[in-house]
Amino acid sequence: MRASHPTTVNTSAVATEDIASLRRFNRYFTRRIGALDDHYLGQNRPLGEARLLFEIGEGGASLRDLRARLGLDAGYLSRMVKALDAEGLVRVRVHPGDSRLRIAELTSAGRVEVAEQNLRADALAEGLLKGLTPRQREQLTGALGCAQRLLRLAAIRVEVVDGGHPDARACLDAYAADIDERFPEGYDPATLVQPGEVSGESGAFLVAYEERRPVACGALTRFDEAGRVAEIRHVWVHSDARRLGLARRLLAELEGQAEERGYAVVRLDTHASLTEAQSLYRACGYTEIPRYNDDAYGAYFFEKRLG
Amino acid sequence: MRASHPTTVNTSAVATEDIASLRRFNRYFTRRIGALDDHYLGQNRPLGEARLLFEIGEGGASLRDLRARLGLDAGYLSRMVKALDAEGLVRVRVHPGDSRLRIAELTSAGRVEVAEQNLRADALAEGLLKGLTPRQREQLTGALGCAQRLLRLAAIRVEVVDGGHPDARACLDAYAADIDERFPEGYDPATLVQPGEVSGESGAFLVAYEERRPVACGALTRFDEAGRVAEIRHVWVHSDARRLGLARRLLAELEGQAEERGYAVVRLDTHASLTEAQSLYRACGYTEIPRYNDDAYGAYFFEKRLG
DNA sequence: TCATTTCTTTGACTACGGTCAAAGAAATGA
DNA sequence: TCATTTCTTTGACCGTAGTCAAAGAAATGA
Repeated sequence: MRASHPTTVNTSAVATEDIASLRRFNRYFTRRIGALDDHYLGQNRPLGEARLLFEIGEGGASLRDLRARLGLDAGYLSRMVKALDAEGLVRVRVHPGDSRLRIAELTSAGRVEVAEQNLRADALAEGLLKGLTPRQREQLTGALGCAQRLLRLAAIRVEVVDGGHPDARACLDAYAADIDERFPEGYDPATLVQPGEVSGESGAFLVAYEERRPVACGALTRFDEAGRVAEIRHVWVHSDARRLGLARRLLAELEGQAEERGYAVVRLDTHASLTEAQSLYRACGYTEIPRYNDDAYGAYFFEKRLG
Repeated sequence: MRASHPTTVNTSAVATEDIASLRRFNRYFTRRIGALDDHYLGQNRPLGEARLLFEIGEGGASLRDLRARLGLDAGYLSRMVKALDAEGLVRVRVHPGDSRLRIAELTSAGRVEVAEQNLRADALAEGLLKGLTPRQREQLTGALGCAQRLLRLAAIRVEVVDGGHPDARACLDAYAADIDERFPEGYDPATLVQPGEVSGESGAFLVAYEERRPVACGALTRFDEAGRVAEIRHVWVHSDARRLGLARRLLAELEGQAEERGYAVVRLDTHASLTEAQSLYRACGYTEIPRYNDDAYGAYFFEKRLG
């Protein structure tokens, strides 16, 4: 489905210099930092177990989650947990709601070991950074932050899904909860689009996935009878995925969907309290127009001519 | 020795935010990119062998070098090379000068496999980057380049070594060869400092090491009888280690050495053709002064008051 | 020249990481 | 209710990575 529509982004060929730069960095980083880190993290504990302890963390985790997060074989994980349990670092109990599931939690001894891991890793990072001036450290932090942001963004895939799909409903629920909290007057979930409005010829629902997890969404619906004007609604980004430039990308993809469906214009409205959204729309080529509906939440109205 | 002198750089405590940022990036990067890369690089070849093939490279390498570069056990390496030889990917021959040494070289089949490795790695990087706009790719390349530059710089250790030490002489030879090429009139190596001038109370010789390899140097000698003025000479950075900010750091460390020895002023001269050097000196607080010697190579003369 | 060092090979051995299949227990859906 | 699915455990197994010690061959230094 996704490949069938010409998106407005991500179409140009990748420069060989960009590829070379990423590979160069990868070689350098994994050899110098990654290897070092792995070696010191565990100290006299196998790496797999050290990672497992870290991943169980303060709150504990179900074996199913750990398997997914670490990408481990069920048998292998089961044995490792058993070994850690025998050492008194981990305690396993049955999930209260579903007794097929098992929850692993750190004992106090386990917590101590994780704390030591953290201290070692901090010391390692500190040793690395102390060769730099404060100004240079700041630069490094900035560069790493920027790189991580872009690498995350690059890994996010936007897909067209059915409006009734569980991922779509989960996004919409999260969206409703988010803005219910932000709007002084609250938000009535009954106002959300219905699955029928965002499917087939007239509309679409987009979900952005980061490593299988839905982290953002946006809806496109028909606005006028003639099918010339579409409305963009429910553009939402999970709090974990903000500041990546994802909203801008979703907007571009929604516009692509609108064009594909023969729309000439897209509209949207936004709440008075969402000031960042307003500047985003302006930056993406939207211009303010008069109120076009009697929506109680809408305070500013925008429009963009496509093509 | 190094810890004994108060350097002008690298003394402040590392901010926890900088440590956290580095660790966050490390976690994300190794999990997402590093692991992926390792998995795809080898395809149906063990990682160790894939890395070995890559490291042997076009020019071949001695087993001793490979052992040092990859940090492998001698027996382990020997066996891997044997296995690759048996597969027809590598050919081993005796070193012409020293028949204890063995040289491993890629056969044409080996070269093909390395080329395939490279293609796969390129494809992986390309797949990663194509989720970004060209503008974002450029940003990523810039951020990774900046981070790599700073990480390299952080790993470089500057040490005081004897002027007669092989590393010192190697640096000076490389320095002489470098500027012999750059100066239109060539360079006479007889002008280089003698070991005695850069030791003890009156002078010092600094070598910067990147992972055990000397990559830069600088000398401090007494200039006047009274011991108030020192001269900085032979500041050289290996071409592989340029643009890291290393010259600036060496200069700062040399000034620290001068202060430690009770000097109040440092001087230096520079050739007309080394224009970058001149702006570096100005940026580091040096001011131009009249010619203070009859050195044929010196065209501009600088001085800095210490303390 | 002879002892020492350097470089490599070989044998023996280990731990870690990982896979696969079978089976049991609990939840789910028809 | 019964078949199916989900989740975990257990047994059996494998390849890779890596270590250690012994020994031989060549170079080096005294």
